[in-house]
Amino acid sequence: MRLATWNVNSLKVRLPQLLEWLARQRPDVVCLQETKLEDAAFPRLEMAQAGYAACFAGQKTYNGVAILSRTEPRAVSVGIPGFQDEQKRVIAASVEQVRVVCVYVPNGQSVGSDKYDYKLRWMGALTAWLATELERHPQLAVLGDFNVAPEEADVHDPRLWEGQVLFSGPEREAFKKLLALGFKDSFRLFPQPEKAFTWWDYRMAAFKRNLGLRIDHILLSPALARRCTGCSIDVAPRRGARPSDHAPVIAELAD
DNA sequence: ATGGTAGAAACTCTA
Repeated sequence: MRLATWNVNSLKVRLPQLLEWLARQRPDVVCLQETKLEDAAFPRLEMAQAGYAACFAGQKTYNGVAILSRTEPRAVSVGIPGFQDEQKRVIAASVEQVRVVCVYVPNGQSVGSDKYDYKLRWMGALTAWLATELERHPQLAVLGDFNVAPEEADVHDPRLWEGQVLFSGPEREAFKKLLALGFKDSFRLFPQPEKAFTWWDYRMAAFKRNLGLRIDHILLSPALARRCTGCSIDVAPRRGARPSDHAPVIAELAD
C-alpha cells in the first residue's frame, strides 16, 4: 500500500498537477492539505475519473483537508473530538485495514503570537486524541503538513532558523511528544539524502537554492512501521510550472 | 529594514 501526503496550496489551482501526479505515482491513499475549497466545490468527479474516492472537510479561502483513496473510505470523522475549532484541519478515515489521519497543523505565524499559542494548544489536543486513537486502531497512520521541522537535519540552516517558527523549541518538543506515543517518522526509518526537504518558500528563489525545511511527515504506529519498506519525497512537482510550495511525501507498506 | 512570492478575495490576510 502506498500512502502519500501533499499540501497542494489550493486544490483548484493544483488540480492538473495533482491528476498528473496521481497517474504517475499511483498511490493508494493521498492526504491533501490547504485545499481552500468549500465542500460543494470539491472536484469529486475528476477524482472519480482518476480512480479515487474522496472524503473532505473544507472551507473558503483557508485550510481544508481531504483523503483520496482507491477504495471507499469508511468511518470518516472531521476535527479533533472535544477541541473546538472553526478551522478545517483534520479528517480521518479507514481505508482497507489502515486508519488514516490527515492533519494540517497550524503554521503559527511567529513565535509568541496568538497563532503560535493556538498551534501549541492544537498540537497538544492532537496528541491527546491520537493517544486514544492508537489504542483503538493499532494500524494507524498520521500524514500531513505538521509545520514543524523536527531535527537540525530537517532545516537548510539550523542556526538561521533557531528559535524561529517551524523550528522553535516548544514546537519541536510538541512534535517529540507525538512521537513518544509510539509513532515513527517513516522518513527516518531509512537512509536518506542530505538536505531533503518538503517545503520551500516561494520567495527568494528558495527552491532553486534548496533553502527548505522538512515539515510534511508520515507518522506510523508501531504495527505499520514494521510493515514500512520505504519513504521518499517527490520533488518533481515542485520543479514544474505553477507549483505548490510543498512537495509530496510517499511511504510504502508491505502487505 | 521588512523585503521577496503565491493564493484567495476584495483593496488585506495567510503562509
